[in-house]
Amino acid sequence: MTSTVSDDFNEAKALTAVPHRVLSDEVADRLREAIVTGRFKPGQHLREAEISAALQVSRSPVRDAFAQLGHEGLVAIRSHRGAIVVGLTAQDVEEVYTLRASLESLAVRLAIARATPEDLSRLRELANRMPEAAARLSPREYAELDVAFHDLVYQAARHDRLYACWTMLRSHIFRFLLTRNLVNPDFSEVGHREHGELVETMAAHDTERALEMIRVHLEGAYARLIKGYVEPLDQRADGAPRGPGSDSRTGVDGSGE
Amino acid sequence: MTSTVSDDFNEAKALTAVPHRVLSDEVADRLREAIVTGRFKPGQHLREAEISAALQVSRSPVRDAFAQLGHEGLVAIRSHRGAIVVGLTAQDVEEVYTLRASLESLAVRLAIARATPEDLSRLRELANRMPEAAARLSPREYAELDVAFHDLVYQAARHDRLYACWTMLRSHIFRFLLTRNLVNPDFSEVGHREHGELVETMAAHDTERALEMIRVHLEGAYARLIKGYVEPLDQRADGAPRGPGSDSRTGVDGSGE
DNA sequence: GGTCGATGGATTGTCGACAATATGACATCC
DNA sequence: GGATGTCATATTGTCGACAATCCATCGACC
Repeated sequence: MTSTVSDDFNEAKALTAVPHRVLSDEVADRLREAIVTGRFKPGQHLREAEISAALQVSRSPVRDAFAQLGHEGLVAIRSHRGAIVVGLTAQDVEEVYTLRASLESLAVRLAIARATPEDLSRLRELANRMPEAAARLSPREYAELDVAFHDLVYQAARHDRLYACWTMLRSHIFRFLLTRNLVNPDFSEVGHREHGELVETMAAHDTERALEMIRVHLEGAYARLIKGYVEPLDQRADGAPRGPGSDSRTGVDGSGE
Repeated sequence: MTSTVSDDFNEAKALTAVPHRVLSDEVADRLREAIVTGRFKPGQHLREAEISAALQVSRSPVRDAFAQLGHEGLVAIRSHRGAIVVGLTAQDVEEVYTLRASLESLAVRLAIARATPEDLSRLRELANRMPEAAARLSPREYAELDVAFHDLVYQAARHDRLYACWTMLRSHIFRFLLTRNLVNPDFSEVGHREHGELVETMAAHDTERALEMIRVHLEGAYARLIKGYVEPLDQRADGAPRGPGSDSRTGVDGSGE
């Protein structure tokens, strides 16, 4: 166990790469936390100097963190005008869920073809923890489990760019779930049962049925969200009604030359 | 409400917002240009100091530009190790096109429902310019027209987050097209005819048929790409074979506190 | 009276210097 | 001889100061 031990570990993928965290990652986490939990209200203007003073870091990591959150869609960044927490309008919910339906169909299809036995057992474990979670855990932990399950599906798809797209949606979905669970305490949604069935359908390589299941699952989640959401949406802070159109997108207007 | 002249202009959408460009945008453009045209080879290590000296700007905008390109997927950013130009492996082509098929189906479906007459006429104009372009224009201009057409489709879908996903693909597709057109000079692909037909099908609100057309169109593009691409792929500079998995993705692990 | 132009204050964009970190080569030990 | 520990070097991450820009307010003018 001296010569080839490291090789065994590496090739067996038993170890996962350690994440290199820098200050901007830490700052981004705190800000994301504050946004999804609602401590930072939609419409609120985040000032670099304020945040950097509160967190006792320089403005540079704060700036980088803003950029990260901007790419996740949690804040809108406008030139020379800073970052503004984006809202949770019904249109946002619709955008996120129409896109998610497209992405997750692809993810399920790929995951069926590529998921390893380890992937499947991890998925089963999470699915099994959801029912007890619905009864015993906090709204937050329940939302975390839900998002973690779907995150595993995307990971099992082994498609880096697809996963990057999912990253843009994940924080929003977590925010949606959390807000709904907090507003509507009987959040024992029927959804968690569908997770377990989905795993088994995927394990059985029944692509057709799995696609139909994920479609129904997401449609249901969307419907539940909209139902409990039409009212609590309008708790924004000041009058910043979601900037005009797609102005919020930072100037990523691509290879236009 | 205040019924003034400017409201009329805004509501008619006759004017498009002027893009606020800062230095990092400019730097990102130059770097993207160098990457897609192949002046920066896959595997090449981009040093902040080098670029900032060459462009005579500070390291800050260069750093921001790296982040932008990282989100577009043109470079891989690793902690304390800088940016590396990503490769054009067959797997990359496959990833981009499987994802694109998913996204563009949604885009076409939405565009059929939401496209304005102005959108359609702009699409027609671009589609009409492609045949002559195939004969008279440079490979680059032809690739630009192709990308611009599909970009308009995504814009017509009026879906900010979908458009953001497309942004992650666009540069890659442009790079693919350009490389193929340069390697294979008789690039008068049959694709441009399909653009015109797609527009009319969309204008006729024939969703079913339009979806089938875009599927066939993209499959054809993918096939042509792979055929002319299996060889010229391996022109990378040094041995940096596409970093391990998704290490480049920053730790946006949802809500871990 | 309403529109247009100037000014002040606040906030972001950019810069150059310093500190922290990863990497590869070298020497050392078993 | 092979593996391990140490160190120098190159490169990125962070910082604080300055410059450029935007927004709101106020005053002048038609």
